[in-house]
Amino acid sequence: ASIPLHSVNLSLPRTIFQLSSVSVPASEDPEPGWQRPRFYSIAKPMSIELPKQYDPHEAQQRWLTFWDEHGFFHSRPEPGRTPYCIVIPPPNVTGALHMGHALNNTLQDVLIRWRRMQGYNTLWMPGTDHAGIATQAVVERRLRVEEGKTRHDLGREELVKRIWQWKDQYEARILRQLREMGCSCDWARTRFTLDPVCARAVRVTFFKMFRDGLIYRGKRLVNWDTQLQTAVADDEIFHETVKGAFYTFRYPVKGTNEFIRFATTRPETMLGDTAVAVHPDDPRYQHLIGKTAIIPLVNREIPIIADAQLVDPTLGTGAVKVTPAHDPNDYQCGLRHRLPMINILNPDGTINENGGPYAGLDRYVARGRVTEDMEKLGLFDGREDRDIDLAHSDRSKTPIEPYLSDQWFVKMADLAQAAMDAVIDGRVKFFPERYAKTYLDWLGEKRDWCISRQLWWGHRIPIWYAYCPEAELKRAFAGRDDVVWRLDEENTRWLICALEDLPPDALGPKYPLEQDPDVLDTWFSSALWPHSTLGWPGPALPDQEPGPANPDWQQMRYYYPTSVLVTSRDIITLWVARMVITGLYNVGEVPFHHVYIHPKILDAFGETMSKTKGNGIDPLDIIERYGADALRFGMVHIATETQDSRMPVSNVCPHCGTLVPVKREHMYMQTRKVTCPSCKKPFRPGGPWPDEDPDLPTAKQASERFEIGRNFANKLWNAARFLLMNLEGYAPGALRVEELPIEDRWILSRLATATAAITEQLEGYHFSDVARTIYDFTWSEFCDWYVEMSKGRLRDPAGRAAAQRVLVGVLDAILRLVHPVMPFAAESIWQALNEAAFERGLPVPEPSAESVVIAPWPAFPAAWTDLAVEQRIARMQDLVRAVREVRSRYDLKTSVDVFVRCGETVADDFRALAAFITLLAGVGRLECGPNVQKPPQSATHVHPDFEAYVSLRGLIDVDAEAKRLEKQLAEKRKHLQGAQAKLENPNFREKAPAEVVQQQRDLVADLQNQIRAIEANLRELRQA
RNA sequence: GGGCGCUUAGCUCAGUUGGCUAGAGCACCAGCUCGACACGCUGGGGGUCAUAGGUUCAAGUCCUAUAGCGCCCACCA
Repeated sequence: ASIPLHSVNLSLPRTIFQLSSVSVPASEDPEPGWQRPRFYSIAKPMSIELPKQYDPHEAQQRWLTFWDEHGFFHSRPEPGRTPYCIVIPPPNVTGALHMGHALNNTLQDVLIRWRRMQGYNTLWMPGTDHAGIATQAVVERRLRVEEGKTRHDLGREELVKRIWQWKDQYEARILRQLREMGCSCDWARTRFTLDPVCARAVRVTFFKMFRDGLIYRGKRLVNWDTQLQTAVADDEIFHETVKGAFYTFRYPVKGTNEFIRFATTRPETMLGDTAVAVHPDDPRYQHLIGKTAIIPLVNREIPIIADAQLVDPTLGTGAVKVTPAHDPNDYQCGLRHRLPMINILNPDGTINENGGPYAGLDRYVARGRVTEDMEKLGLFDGREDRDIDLAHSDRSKTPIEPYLSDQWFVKMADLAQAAMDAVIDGRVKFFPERYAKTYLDWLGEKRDWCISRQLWWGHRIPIWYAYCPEAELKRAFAGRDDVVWRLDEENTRWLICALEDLPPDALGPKYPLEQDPDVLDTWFSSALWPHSTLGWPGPALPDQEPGPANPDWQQMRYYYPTSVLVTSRDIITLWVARMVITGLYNVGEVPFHHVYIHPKILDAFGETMSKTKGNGIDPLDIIERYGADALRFGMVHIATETQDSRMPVSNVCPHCGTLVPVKREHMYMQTRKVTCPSCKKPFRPGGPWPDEDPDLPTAKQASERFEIGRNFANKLWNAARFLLMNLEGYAPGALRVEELPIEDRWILSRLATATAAITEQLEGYHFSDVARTIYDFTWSEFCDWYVEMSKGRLRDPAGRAAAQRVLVGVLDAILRLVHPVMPFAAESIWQALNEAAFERGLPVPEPSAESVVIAPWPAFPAAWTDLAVEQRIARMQDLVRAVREVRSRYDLKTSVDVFVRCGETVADDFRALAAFITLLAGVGRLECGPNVQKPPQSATHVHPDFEAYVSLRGLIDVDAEAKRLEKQLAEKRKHLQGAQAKLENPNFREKAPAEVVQQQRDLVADLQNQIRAIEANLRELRQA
């Protein structure tokens, strides 16, 4: 078999491709979708030429296919190899991915690609989340907007069908986005939180918890969304200040002439009052405690109670009406005092039959009516306008009503403690560490977790209700260990939990079963993600240890616990904590060893990006404009320890391409139309528009933050291009580092240092440093200095061979180092290098891996780091920069003569590097040594190790030169003054470490010498 | 109200355990098409490190307070 040429084609001229022989071992791999890596050997070295600019799109297309075909991303358990596993935080299928996802997934891919190169058996598990309420709300909104229908018009089955269609569309889009970003996920394993494998895990977990008494049903106060008619979680609400009022009323106190005054923002809740509370120590109300008040509108008698927790005597009147069914604090108070709880609302927000004459009215209408009626009774003491911070539903944007309803809960006390212990004893470590506090604080509250949602989209609660004698259950489910039952709180109804769905007639026609209509909180299935995606629990029942015969269990045992979870801080409580809980509960082990929390991306105004605000960017826009490598580099560059990062966004004018910065008023879909300041044509700003606009073209978005990555990819490309143009005659061969010339030892020293640093930075999740280190080494050291120095050597037959080997070897290392961050650019160059220099590497060349994806991660001997050599090159760089500065100042186009007065050792060094100095600084004659004299008209540069004179015969501007020297002199004197003052301080000499004091002494001596030298030069200049 | 961060050049950010004259990219100014790269090269200008105290021989770095910004949690009869 042979690989067709086009699969490794590089869009280079055909003729330069001379693949000699290509062979693929016969594949007997049984697993579908997996292909054994292919091997081929490569042709003879020759110089080849790349296009002038890196074309990211071509690279993306080519290498995505190439990687897929080779199955590099697929992982299977291999007992001899250490696994490295990450499960993706599954994106919601509510919509497309945004920048936060781009960041999150880039960082995961960097880790996965790096560890893969290190030889780990890496698995990155991809997938998406059904995102219960969020997805249903999106689809319901569309239904309302486009068809004017509610979910009830459609019915449960039809709505769920519609949501599945939505899911299919967005899941595909999300997976495409991930793929185009270069994420090296094991795509064959892609999961969805509602697919059968995950559903099985949910069912088994629920069953276990119910059986263990950890799941219960009870009446609790929840956040009720009256539009979606469901409970929503605390984290699904937001607070918004609205105009409201503070109403003051009086209730008569029974058997007295007294009244008790109180204030409320929600007068209609008087219908549900079951007490009035005062502070037990409040002298104003001592005599009323224990008496009875009357609610006139419904003629209910309610007690006046003392409650120190509910009442703050310094606020308002000091007396509080208590509505346990419609206020969280009152609810707690109601529990403490065993008050009745009267629910006055229907699910749609109208008053129910408990509201007597007000039944059927909307709650806001009732509010007015109640107030009027109280006024008629003379019990209304006025209202005061006030801004009220009101809870709203995230999904429907309507005000939340606290509402008493039946819900399912998980008891958290023991589960939470186990999860806390795992972090306290270090089985799970947070990076940065401080986030452990968020986790521990939240779990420490041990609040029971409400897991039921009155929705249609999600995992149905596996509970069936029946009214019957228990004997019926025992008979019907005899011998079955997959069905358990318990009586509800009122002891009237059986709650039956089953691993498999029960038919309605399971108990016979006399006792029909009815399944709970609710679904589970979406986080219930997300909480199982690390083990459910790996196949837990397999076909076995929870009590049976599955054993070696179960392949799913074997697989889970291999990859679980996973290595690291990469996520953002806002779901530490919602998700991270719950994964630890269920992991410990189901598997008995933590789900991951590390949790890395990355920063958030903000817009230009410091606000988080969100779809609602419309300040987000589609990663595909960035990929289209700058390339996937640039997107990834930008993301890695941004990922610092502490700091959220601002990302100013621009709209790209669809007519003329001008970048128009996004302003505040463009957000929240407020501005439908923007006029381009350059071409004056209108367009619609890019963003979260729900539909197309046929008349107005929509702008793509851009951000200059990605230019750095695009430029870097191009720089790397061109460095490679230069090399490939100069590889004629390249012959691989071993190098003895200690025998190499100084410039080679320098770049190898720098390379060894950079490589070690990057490895360490990756280990510590210091992503931003990784980007910086690889960028600086590649650009400022390799390209700016080493490549420039190599130009002379490549022309010199004596030096050419070694220079080629070192250049190729260093570039090879750079490609490996950069690959986790910029895989497409790295692969493009890697493949080109494979054509021209298949055997390469330092110090001993080896045949190259067929892809940089599987090339070994580099590591170099610590002995290569040579600080003395680095110092010598740094001195040369100082000399070169000094000469360049003079040339630039005098605008010199021709070469200059340079005279350097220095010690013999330094002079030897400069002589050895003379070729580079003349090349890099444009020097004609270079003289150095202790006896070198300053030429009459020259510019001076004073350095601790030398004095350099640039001859300016006939060109010198004496005044300007003197002025410059004086400025320098002033700076040095000021610095000297500071340094001397420090040294003269006896406390400093005594208390500071000896080496610091010595450093200071050396500095003073240096400065004094330099000042003397500058003074001397100034004198000479003036005399001349 | 509680907690966690942040405030360094016009902009976006680095700055390890306190220790030589605080760095980068972009933007700005000047010059460069010289055979890798104008998505480039060379040189340059630009900062009272939010403010006020304190600790220390020494503070951008540690402590306290203040102001502003962001996020999380709780709460507002």
